[in-house]
Amino acid sequence: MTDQPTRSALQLLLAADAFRAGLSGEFSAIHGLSVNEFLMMLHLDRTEARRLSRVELARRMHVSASTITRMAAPMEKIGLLSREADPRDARLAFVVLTATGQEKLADALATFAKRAGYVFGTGWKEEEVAAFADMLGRVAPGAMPLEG
Amino acid sequence: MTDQPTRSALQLLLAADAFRAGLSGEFSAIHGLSVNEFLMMLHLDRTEARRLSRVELARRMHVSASTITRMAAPMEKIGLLSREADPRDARLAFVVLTATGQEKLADALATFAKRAGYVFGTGWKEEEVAAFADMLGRVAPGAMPLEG
DNA sequence: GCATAAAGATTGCAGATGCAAGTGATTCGG
DNA sequence: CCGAATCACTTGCATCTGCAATCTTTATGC
Repeated sequence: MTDQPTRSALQLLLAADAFRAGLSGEFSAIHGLSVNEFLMMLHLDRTEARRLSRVELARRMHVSASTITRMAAPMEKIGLLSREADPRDARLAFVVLTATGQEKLADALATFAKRAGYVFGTGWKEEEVAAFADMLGRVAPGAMPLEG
Repeated sequence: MTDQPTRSALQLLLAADAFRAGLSGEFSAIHGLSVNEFLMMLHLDRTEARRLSRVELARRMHVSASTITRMAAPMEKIGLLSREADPRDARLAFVVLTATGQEKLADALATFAKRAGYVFGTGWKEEEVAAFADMLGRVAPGAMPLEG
């Protein structure tokens, strides 16, 4: 009744929802961050200059540009992000990860790693986890430039 | 800097976001359904009696009970779901998938399968897709009783 | 049995998000 | 060059969602 690709795609959504749900509570309790705010900082951190234009950030996060505008505002207020203009193109307003933001991200990444370790730590062989990440990378090509 | 479990978990979120984003547009355009409405019907369909209490549905979908209440209301109005009481326990209000809902779900599943096939159809060996689904199942144990 | 605790569901309120419209800046065609 | 189209961003409005409070019903302790 259900073919294998369908099952895999379904499991992908369900597994991600489950993981995200657990993460969400912990993030807001420990760091006062939403998962999307965490991902936003992560995207910025994994760029050469720790900055991205709003539309590019929206594209990478699969959200609308207005969401970026509204997400960034309070994060700028508390110093996690800053806003910077492009000298060549006055339309652009870069979102920049500050040093404070980098620290916050590092803290959040530690929490994230703990949860990831809990999920993939028991019952998974090392090469299985690697193969799994590789397959996920094929599902969303170019989703994130996971540096070495 | 980033360990393998962390990478895998990160890729899981990113891949699911990407897949869900593509699916979301197609679902609302073709079927007038949100991804969550689709998943709600799917969860109901994969139960013995095509019904679930609101709290149980909330637990399986990782959303709050109030979200279930508010999601179900308009879907009942258009005949996709119906509401049923438990004769033993007057507190329970089951959400039931109607015949109309089953048809709608079948249509949506076809769209879903098309997208899943697009993602996993090219460059994936059959046993790879199966292994992938199996690993995802380990990430979210018991997330969905994917019937045979 | 009865008072209390607990569970299921709904509702008020606040926050998050998308779409469409609006503003200002840049690019393009003639 | 100049007007039109395009682009980046923001804002108004509607929708979705969660949390906390509330109501009703059931379970528990004495």
